[in-house]
Amino acid sequence: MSAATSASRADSRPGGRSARVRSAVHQAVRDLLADGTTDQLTIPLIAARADVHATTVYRRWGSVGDLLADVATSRFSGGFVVPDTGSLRGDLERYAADLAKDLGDPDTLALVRATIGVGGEQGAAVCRKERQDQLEAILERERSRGNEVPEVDRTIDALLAPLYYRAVFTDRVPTPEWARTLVAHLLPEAADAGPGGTTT
Amino acid sequence: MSAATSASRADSRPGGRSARVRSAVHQAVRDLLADGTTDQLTIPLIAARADVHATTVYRRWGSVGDLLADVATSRFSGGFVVPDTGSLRGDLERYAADLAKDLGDPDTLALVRATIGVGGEQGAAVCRKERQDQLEAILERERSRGNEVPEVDRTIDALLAPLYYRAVFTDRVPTPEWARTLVAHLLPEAADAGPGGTTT
DNA sequence: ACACAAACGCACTGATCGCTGCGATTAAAA
DNA sequence: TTTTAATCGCAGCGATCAGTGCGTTTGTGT
Repeated sequence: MSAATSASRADSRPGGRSARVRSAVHQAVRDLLADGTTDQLTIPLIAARADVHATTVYRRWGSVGDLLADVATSRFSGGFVVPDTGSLRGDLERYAADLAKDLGDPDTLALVRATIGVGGEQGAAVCRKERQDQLEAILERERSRGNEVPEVDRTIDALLAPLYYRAVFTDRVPTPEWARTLVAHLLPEAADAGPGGTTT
Repeated sequence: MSAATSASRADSRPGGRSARVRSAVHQAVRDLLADGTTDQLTIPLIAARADVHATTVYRRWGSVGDLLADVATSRFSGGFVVPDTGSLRGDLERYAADLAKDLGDPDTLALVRATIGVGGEQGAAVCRKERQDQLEAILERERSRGNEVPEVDRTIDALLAPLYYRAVFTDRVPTPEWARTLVAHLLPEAADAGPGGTTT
């Protein structure tokens, strides 16, 4: 697991041939995972699917674990806009709904499961770190407005945890509507920026 | 993935030679996972660790996925006593604390991650089905006493989801104390068997 | 235009994996 | 004790995988 060193060298040239190969390999991994290929997810197979020589994949990523971590990182970073509806409730509802829609995609789900499987704690962190940071940013922004907000851990337990659990562990698809009910349970029903919700 | 057919034939003779080989192979899988072997978790390697010929493993389980599902099933079934403290709050607190302690074990965690990784939705179901059934049993027993209980989904979101999420996705170990706070958030603080908690 | 460094493709080698007939061993039934 | 069915060990097959020098191509800086 030395993804940092090799991966950082990989995306140093965004427009060159490296980027083309990189996106082709990433797409191949996503395609194979979408087809249910999990235990036979090997480097020669990925390279063949991407019309790239296996040597290249060995040199740039080294192992399937590093490659999966790289794919997951680029998949879970960017393209996700932190909402700014003006109210904390609105922000959280929008964010939870977006995350539910994102995690509801079977292909994304397969990527998450595979990354966890071979990447262990490292891989799992890649799949949730960005989302957790964004959620903390929403809370911090609301608190900077002078309003009381739930604790970070409490928010994670009430929002992120059910979303990821339902997506990864069960066969039920997390819907945006259900995600909004999670926010309703977290925040008191009365005021929008009201107090309460703080633990203990 | 045809674990049902081959695995059911495996535990038909509980005391014979089959059982000895079975437990040896299971232990080998747990040992390898505890050592961090995830992507090289192959049948010949498992067989060598268990001092069993690879042929036997191929015949009885067929694939690593089936074997992992079998190990996870026997790991997550039995040995877990559904508490009966007399009150719903006490039962849930005890159960959440036990589950936190169980999921806090690194070896168990590695098994869960690997099973999810190669088993996909099937493997994930194996790791949570038993626990979810036990949780529903606690709720059902309380309801049969004539008391109001939270909805099953709400309870899963408030207890099971945070426990599994923190264990699998983060680097923080779920403690029994923290697990009890989840129950405090789910149930109203006033009465023990009081109403409320029911969604919408 | 030229030189230079990095990335890529090619042709290999050794090792491992998945899998299968075949005979030996075991444990339970008759 | 004899029978019998199931499980297990053994040797070996083809296929695939991980990894490595070497030459070629691509992109960039001078």
